[in-house]
Amino acid sequence: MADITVSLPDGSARTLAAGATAADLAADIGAGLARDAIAAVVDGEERDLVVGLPEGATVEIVTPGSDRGLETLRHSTAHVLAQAVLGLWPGSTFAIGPPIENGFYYDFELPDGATFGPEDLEAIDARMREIIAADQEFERVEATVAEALELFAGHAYKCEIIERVASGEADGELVDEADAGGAVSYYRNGDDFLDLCRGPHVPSTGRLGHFALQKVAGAYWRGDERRPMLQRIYGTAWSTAKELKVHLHRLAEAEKRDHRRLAAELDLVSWPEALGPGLAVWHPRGALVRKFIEDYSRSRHEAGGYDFVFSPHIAKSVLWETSGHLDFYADGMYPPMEMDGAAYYPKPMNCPFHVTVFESGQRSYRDLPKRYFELGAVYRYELSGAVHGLLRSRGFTQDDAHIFCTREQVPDELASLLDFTLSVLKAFGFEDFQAKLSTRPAEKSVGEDELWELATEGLRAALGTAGLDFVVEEGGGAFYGPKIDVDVTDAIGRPWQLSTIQLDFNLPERFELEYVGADGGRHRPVMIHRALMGSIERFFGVLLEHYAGAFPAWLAPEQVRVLPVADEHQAYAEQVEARLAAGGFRATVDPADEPLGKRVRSGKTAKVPHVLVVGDDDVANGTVGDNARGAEAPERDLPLEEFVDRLAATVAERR
RNA sequence: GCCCGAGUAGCUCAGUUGGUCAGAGCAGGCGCCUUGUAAGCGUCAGGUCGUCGGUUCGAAUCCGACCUCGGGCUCCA
Repeated sequence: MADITVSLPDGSARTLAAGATAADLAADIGAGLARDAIAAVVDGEERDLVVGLPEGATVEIVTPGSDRGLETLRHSTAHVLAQAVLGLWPGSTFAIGPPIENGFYYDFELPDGATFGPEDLEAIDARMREIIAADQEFERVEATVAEALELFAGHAYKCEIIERVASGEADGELVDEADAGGAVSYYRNGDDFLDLCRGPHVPSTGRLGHFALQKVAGAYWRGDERRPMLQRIYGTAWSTAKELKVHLHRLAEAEKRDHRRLAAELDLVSWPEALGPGLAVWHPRGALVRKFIEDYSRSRHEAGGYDFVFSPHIAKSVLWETSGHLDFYADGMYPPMEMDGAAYYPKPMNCPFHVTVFESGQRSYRDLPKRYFELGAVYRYELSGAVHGLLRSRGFTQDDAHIFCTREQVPDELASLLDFTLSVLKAFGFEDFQAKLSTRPAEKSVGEDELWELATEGLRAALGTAGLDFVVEEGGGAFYGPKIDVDVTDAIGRPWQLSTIQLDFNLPERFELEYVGADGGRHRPVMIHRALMGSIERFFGVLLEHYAGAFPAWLAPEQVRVLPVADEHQAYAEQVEARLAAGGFRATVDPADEPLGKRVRSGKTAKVPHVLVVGDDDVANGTVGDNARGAEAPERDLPLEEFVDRLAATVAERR
């Protein structure tokens, strides 16, 4: 038999005996790779290691260290989860079990509507480890649709998947389970456990094991609330024990940063039951931080060429009919209040009001762009199950602006707007950004082709100028215009979508907005919606988690806490406090009615940036002992004026 | 909205085969201690055990409904 030659990702070639498999190739390259290999990519297609290689193929060996390898590992772990559950619950059936970010899930339906409890997870975990210890081989089998339907008879969800594949309707999410086309594949392992699956899988269950089952949740079959609710088990899986441990540690850290927990501990915000879900009250310390955020936002907008406007919280239905919100957004709106024969709706958005400001007078091209800014409180009827602290509430305040400009001004306006956006976000300590450009939807949309083109290219150019990484979501724009969304990455690597810059070709039409051009004729302006922080409440919540409650000095509600060592130092402590207050700083004195250690601890726990201790030496020399937040040891004998200068510099630099 | 889970003092929690089971720590008040760097000592007060109804001689404990919260599904800022 003739040899075959395959090429590797680095461009090199290898000659192997005819009939060689991907596993043979891995072994030929090296023993280490042979040990690590779990799958292969042959001519761009993910395959099992046991697949025979065709002559001339390009082959990449997949190891658990790569993203693709991890996906395979997680998918196979999900498969073992299903094997365990179906073994432990006779009569149960299963739906889909894909890999997801950091892990996997699998959806089940138990007999008689039974559900999983925490103790069940332990039993399943134990059974999974038995299967893994048995090191069962995964065997791929190809079948016709008819054969597959017979094999999976009694598993209605699997049959539904097979039928969808057969009819060619398979979409992205189903491709995980089976190939589009006439045939399907399934995998067999252990005691004849079968699961419909496109593959690939790791060679055997012994390759798995660094996983943890995490939680049980309800999930609708195919995400459709009209279809049955399945029992979903979530898990996480990694290629090494260390990675698993690091991930679990990261989750614990994230929980410690939970803004709802921090909001309570630091006395910032609460959600009294009497108000209703998704409605918060701001306590003095939280309100102070919020004020600094808003003050900064206002000052930047003032300097950035924005006009400030204000609008009421409610308006008659006619406004929302004209804007189209009652047609397209009614589900998200609070119900109307009837008064004097009219229906008044709480506003879910500020845009129609800003439009009315624009149309309150005749506009010349010389006036444009008009930029109207408002910290506008809006109310949206979020589903009760979706409400989540400050991150998803029913009442929130947008740092909202609407820009009206000529179409010629669009490119420049977008470029400066994106620059402005990033500059403001950076001031709050965010450094990593990721953008998404959403283009014209394939379905119905409004606006001329030429306008879409101009705006989309304007957005793309702005992203290029800003040097921002971005992905394009083709067809992801709203029907009324393209947009850019900007995510920030927080201190522990989580992305948060904050900013949005959105073109709108619809509202100017609906309100028949016009300006007078240089030619004396009437023209329709282009409208841009934009929010930088998105929602002040949400932004505050994100900041709280980003800083783990330790706000930088410029935002901290209490910047300095002065601790007299004993009563006799109280007067000096008050002098220090007064000096700081005179410098515009927020300082308090914690009198000596508790031991010093206790008070230091309290100050640290409250995450005050500077806890100052003053005793005999300080009274004599006009100094302080500074316990800076995060510092290893206190700095003693620091002249008060030097401390003040340093603090002033820190605040000025917004650190 | 739907599914699952949870709700005991301001906070974190203990207490369930139904019968002194209404408790602890922290926080708070009061008193003592006067402190040099992450929890000093004592003492007092606080809860109709989410709400309403049911089962029972008896319910924090069992059942039902509702409310709120959490995790998901869906949608988004």
